[in-house]
Amino acid sequence: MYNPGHRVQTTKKLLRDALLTLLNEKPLRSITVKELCTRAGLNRGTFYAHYRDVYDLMEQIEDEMKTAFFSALEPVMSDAGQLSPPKITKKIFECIETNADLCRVVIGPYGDKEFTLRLLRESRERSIQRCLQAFPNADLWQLEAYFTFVAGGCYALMARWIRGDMRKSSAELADAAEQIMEMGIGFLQREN
Amino acid sequence: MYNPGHRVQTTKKLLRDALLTLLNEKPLRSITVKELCTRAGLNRGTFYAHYRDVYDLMEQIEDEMKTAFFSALEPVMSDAGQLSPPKITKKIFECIETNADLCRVVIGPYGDKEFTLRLLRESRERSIQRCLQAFPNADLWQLEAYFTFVAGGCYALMARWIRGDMRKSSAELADAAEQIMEMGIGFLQREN
DNA sequence: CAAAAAAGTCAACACGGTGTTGATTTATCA
DNA sequence: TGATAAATCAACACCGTGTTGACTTTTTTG
Repeated sequence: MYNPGHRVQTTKKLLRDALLTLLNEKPLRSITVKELCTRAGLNRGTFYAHYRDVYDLMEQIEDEMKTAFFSALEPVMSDAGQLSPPKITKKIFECIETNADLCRVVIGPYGDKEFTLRLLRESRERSIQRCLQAFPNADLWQLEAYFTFVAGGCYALMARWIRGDMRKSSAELADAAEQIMEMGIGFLQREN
Repeated sequence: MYNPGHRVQTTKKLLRDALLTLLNEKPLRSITVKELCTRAGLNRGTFYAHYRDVYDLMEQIEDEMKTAFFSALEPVMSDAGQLSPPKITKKIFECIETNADLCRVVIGPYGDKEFTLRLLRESRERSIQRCLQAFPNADLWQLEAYFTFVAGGCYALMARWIRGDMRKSSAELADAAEQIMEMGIGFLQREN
């Protein structure tokens, strides 16, 4: 009959790009469908053929990003035998660095909070699963507390980095995160 | 002439309470001024006499909360000589616990992201200042990294706690946070 | 207490974005 | 080329917005 024609894909990409551009100028809440379509050079009716509203579009963009993020990480997660936290951390920060433009939008103050929460939850759960495979009799509550804390910490560090000047390299950041996770405040007494 | 009469304060409180109630049902973005005023039993014109829009109201609520939060902490910050991190952490978690209803709204998925960021930034800066007083020649970048991480971690832990069942006491949470901050992953090997 | 000032009520207004419709044109596939 | 999907366009009613001016109620002050 009809193959998922790539005309609709072009249209969607136009809308996606237009939204990400607009998000550099104003918060999501003050972006209208009308404005978005003008920017994308599309008819307003076309928008409603694909999305319910601006938030629906944003949600779909985020879902794509989440998928891309975790699939970029997949090789590293399986590759390095079962446990090599430092490499994973480095890879994550690299992934953020290469997609800095996108991340700046979603992580920034105008980005959606629920997306952040979903991302953190998924990261935490994956880490816990990995850890449980290595130490099956670990205390579950402790694991939850630790990885909740640590995921939140990494996120805060990344967010500040990506919203700041990014003078440090992703490897340096990953190093710092890794050491804080491992030795806590002992991180402050290290040599640099 | 005229004292900042407490009639306006009553009105503001009505609006404030109505908004917080509505925030338990739907995200801020889909709360209208009309709806808000109906809930508060006020005329719509009255709203505009005090606030620009719903976001303006929310911002003011958050500012009040931030002030309340830090002023509740002030005695602890100055009291305990110069350094007693465990006590401070405990006090913070207590503060969250007693204001759980409010915190659930702001910290929750419908809460404003910028508020979280402002709160974290302020916490981080205060901690760094305190630390610099004790160790004036510490590495500034390391301090920033550590306290960014740690503030984000505490926040994530609190958020999960407050949005979950809160089965643990605030003291237990503070304990866990304190230990993770101090010894990192060593936290997982402790006895409970 | 009474006059003055401030705060809240109410109705009405133009404005703009929303979401949907049906008819038409344009692009894509087989 | 013919059939079908996709995008365009104009038009529509709907609803929340933000502001106005005249009026009523509350609060403060002398």
